[in-house]
Amino acid sequence: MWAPAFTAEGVLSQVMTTPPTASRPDMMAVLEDRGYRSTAPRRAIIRILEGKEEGFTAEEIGSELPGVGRATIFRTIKLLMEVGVICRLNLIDGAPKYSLSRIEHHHHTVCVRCGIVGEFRATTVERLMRSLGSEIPGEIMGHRIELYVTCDRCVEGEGN
Amino acid sequence: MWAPAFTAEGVLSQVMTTPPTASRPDMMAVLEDRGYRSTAPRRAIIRILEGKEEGFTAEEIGSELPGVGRATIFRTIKLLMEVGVICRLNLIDGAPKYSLSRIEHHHHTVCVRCGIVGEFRATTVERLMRSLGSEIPGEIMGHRIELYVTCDRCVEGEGN
DNA sequence: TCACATATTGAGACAAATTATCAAAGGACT
DNA sequence: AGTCCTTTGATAATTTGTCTCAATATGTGA
Repeated sequence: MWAPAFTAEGVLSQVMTTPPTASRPDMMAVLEDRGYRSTAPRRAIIRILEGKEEGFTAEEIGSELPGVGRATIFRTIKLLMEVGVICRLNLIDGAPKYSLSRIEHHHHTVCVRCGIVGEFRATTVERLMRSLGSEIPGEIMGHRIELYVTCDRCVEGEGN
Repeated sequence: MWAPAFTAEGVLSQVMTTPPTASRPDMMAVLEDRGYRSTAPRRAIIRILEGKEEGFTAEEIGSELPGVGRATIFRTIKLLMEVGVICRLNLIDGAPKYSLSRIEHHHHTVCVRCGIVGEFRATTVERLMRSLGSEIPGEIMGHRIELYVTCDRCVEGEGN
């Protein structure tokens, strides 16, 4: 996984992808640390989220929790985004989806066929940002990268 | 503007930024070339767009053209995106905005203070994608990069 | 220049994704 | 338990588009 950063062929990145089994932060604890209360609806939403491998929609969460108000679903999603444990994806078609953040600073891969979401972090990305910083007017405050891919599973099932 | 790609310090990119004065494609001509008709509403919308330095919203365009139907605003924006002369921005807060495309394949810088939109293209970005391609499962179909910056003008007026 | 086939428009209904309001209920802390 | 402040649910309202369809405007060939 760790390759030299420079080779005759060009720049190789130190890419780290997150396996689906990677440990996740205790979302409720993160909220409590920020002074937010541990309520039944929040815990319920978080419990659902913990089982999610792929990106999810607010609608989807809502339908799994009929007892919880729609507004609360959106409020909680927003809250979790603010504290950084989930993030909004930008799908090509603009469909709003969210995904868990398992590694702090990361970027997403989204399969253009099945929609499965992956995360990666690469030292080359950060190096790129630093080098762009000197070329671009202004001060870089943040960045976002989305890779649109066809995932392995979809490549294999190509003939359909 | 063209720097060697590798130095002792690391990777320097061949960055190209688009100055605000860069020539823009004749948007109406682009549409006509694709077989779309030159209509009064389309020309009006395009005339408004031509003056835009910052990202704009559909709403904003609509309010500057009370005579043009809302559906037409959205239809024309969609059309201009399809032919590639404008593109949708992904702001940090998710607010939907659009911006003119002045160079073909490019990425955006968006000032987090004043919202002014810049474009850049960098060979390092493309090289990055190629190198990520070998590390990431699946096949990369496309990518999108957004840099959130504080622009020079806003950095200078810091004390406010 | 006229006529015609077709593309385009505007109005307004419809849809999806959020956000705002506000009274009622629920936590945290004493 | 009491109090204070947060959070919730129901629902209305907003935002951002898309769809339908009759009326109108364009481009083109005669």
